[in-house]
Amino acid sequence: MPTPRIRPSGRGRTDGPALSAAAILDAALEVAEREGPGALTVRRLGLELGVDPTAFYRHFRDKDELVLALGDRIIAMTLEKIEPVDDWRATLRSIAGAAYAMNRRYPAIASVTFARVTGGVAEREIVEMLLSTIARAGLPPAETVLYYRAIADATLSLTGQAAAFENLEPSLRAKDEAAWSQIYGALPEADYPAIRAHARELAEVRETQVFDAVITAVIDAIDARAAAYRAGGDEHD
Amino acid sequence: MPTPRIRPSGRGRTDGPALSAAAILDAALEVAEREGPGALTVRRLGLELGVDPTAFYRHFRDKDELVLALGDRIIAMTLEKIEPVDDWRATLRSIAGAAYAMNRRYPAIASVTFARVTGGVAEREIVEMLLSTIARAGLPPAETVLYYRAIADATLSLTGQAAAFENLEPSLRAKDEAAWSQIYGALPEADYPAIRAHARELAEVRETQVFDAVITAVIDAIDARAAAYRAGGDEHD
DNA sequence: ACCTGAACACCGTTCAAGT
DNA sequence: ACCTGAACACCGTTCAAGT
Repeated sequence: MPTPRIRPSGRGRTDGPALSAAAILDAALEVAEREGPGALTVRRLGLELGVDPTAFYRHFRDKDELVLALGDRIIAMTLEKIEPVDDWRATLRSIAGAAYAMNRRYPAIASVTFARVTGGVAEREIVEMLLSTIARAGLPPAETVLYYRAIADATLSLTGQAAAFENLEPSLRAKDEAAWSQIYGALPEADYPAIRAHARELAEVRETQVFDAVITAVIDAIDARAAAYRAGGDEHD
Repeated sequence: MPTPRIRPSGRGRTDGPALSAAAILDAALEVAEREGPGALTVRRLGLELGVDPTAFYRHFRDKDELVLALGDRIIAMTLEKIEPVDDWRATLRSIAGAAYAMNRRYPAIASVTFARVTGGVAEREIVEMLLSTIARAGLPPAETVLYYRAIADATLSLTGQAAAFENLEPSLRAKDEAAWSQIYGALPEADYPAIRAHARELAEVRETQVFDAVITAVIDAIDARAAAYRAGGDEHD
């Protein structure tokens, strides 16, 4: 059970501010991972840090600013996990995989940042890395950007979807999870032949397999376009 | 300006219940499209229908039940727009495109249902349609299901992402939108050469192009796998 | 049988007041 | 300069009371 950090009562003004943006970020990241999105409230953060809830507003303009800063922290942690290699395909896989893993570790944050631009330094770095990696495939600028967005948006949106699901109340999540066997496994074969023919497989696919399939499809698409350009730049499929 | 429907004051008991689940769904769909996610509250629905807010609970167990019913309504409207054709690729495109368009029309609902299983009749029908369409490509059951999920999750998650973005307060949306030209267009070329080399293209890509690129990539992946199986069922790349 | 309205336990945020 | 605490305008939901 977490005890709120009580600062020493003898603290004088020489100790500096009781609170800092960095301390709030640390607490927010920890409480979000530990207790989910319901705990990521301004009031709860105050409790966690042993200060009045509204002290928060001296360090962030509003909750959105906090959320974007947290999003950039997640990207920063993602960058630490990436292993750039010679092969651009393997590098793309590493970036997408690292982002997927980190966002799933912090679903409470991922579910609110997956449709946002953080504007932070980590975001700039990962965008630069993705763009320069895709550029190595040899596509013209417009297509490099199109497939950068395809990889980035597919990664962010699929992890956002997984995160939103994980953030559900346990009872709702269990209900949705059971639907594939409960509802879809019991449908009349006359009306739903394809569903019945695939009932077992439907209940068994894993979210990560789906993610891999989509990312692989996009990487293969880049490969195919690059091959077409190598065969002759005027071949627009 | 919408006037709340005031029922005639002379209404007697022969008129039946003042409220019905269908009337609530109609009002919710309309208010969600017209005014966005901030308006999709139990209190607001009561106002819109001219009844006490809590009358809602006589027709739905909780707000989640309403949200799932709305999600199924969107799927039902999507089904009406789909044109099944001979070519399974074109049919998949039609389904994905119709779902994308309908979810973007109701971002307030899409942003909360994109990670859910509605369990409704429309959902079953669209799952059956997708599965039977992909099965026509000639993949074994496990891969049919894998690519069904790839198409379905890519469609839902990308529209969920777009919906979440559209649901932002106008000021936040404008800030995020401007980031590509404001922040990413002004980064030092020494540190961010790839971003600077693609600045214009980054500001110009459209969300629908990205969606098309991802869906096309997945359909091409199905095609490639099907071709491999036609060439000899034992070829697992 | 159905609707009402007070109430509960929450949110994010503002602002005057304290030290 | 920084933190506090009352207050405002909201949420979803419960429950006893009305008709």
